[in-house]
Amino acid sequence: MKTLLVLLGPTGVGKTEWSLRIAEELKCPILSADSRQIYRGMTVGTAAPTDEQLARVKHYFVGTLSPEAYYSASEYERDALSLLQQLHQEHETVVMAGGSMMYIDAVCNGIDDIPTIDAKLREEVSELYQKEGLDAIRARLKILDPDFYDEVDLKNPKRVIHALEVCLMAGKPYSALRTNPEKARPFRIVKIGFTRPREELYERINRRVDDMIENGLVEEARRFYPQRHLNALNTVGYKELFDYFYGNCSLDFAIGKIKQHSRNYARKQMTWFKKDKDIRWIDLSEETDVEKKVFNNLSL
RNA sequence: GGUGCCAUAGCUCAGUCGGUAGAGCAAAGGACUGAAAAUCCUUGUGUCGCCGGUUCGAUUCCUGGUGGCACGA
Repeated sequence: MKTLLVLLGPTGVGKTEWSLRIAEELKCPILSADSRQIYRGMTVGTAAPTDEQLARVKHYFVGTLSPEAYYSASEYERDALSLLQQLHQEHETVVMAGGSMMYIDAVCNGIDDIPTIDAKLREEVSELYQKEGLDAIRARLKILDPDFYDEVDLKNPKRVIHALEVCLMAGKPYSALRTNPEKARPFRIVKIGFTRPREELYERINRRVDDMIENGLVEEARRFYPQRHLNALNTVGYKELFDYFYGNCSLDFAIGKIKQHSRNYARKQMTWFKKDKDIRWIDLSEETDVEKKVFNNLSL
């Protein structure tokens, strides 16, 4: 049976190396499920697989997009599914590895069919928000989609703005499009979660940030400084250094913030993953028989 | 040594004209359907530095010593 083996976990847990070993044994490619490693040039700051690692196993969705490009979980769902259809012709099992919760979710469960917001509309709504504030957005949403207005987190600008954009774009209420249909996939999905004790994970994250600095993160970030307003660069490891470049803080302070925000991100990922009862967890701090544990789950 | 100031949450500090205390940051928990490494929400009991005294009651006032800072020489 064709299988998608999803290897997930918080940032810094050790996904990359273990995914490589597993994919090597399975002789299959890896689909990266990482919303930032997909961008070109952001290799150090996102701890993307190195050239050496990329040479070991064929990867997809690593460093393939311009940071200027628009991309989303929906695009990823579409691209990954079509690629999987191809790859499954030659491989019984394909590995998907990453920590972007929503990307993984989009591929495993699908997301609703919603029109893509064109740039012009996005700009108009953004301008309205700048000029008249969130209240103005809320007021319009309340008229166009009272149902969603009642359930949305009204304090979260992104949610409210997006809902309004969709209403305007689709010409119908956002809530009417949020049908959450059961999307069957033509392959089996096995989800393995890598984890470690909190303290150990945090130590690894701190150490990895120091390594990134040593590997030239400051220089990498400096190259992107002119593009700092792009969503792709609204990323832990870059935005803190942009503050430093701008003169808002010292380098040491920025590095400390990168560590802190990376830890926060790892915690947030765990909060999301905890809800998913399909995930079989493997504690990497034990580091014994990891492959065996993974393959056991595969043969169930 | 003398004089003055300070000692309260993990950190920086506020406050209680005597009725056992609260902000920011950190931290933790949570939400999440097309920007998701994004965005947003919730959570503050701590020997109020120590020993005594006054008081019905002291973190608050007083004595003493401890530690820190400043002045001074």
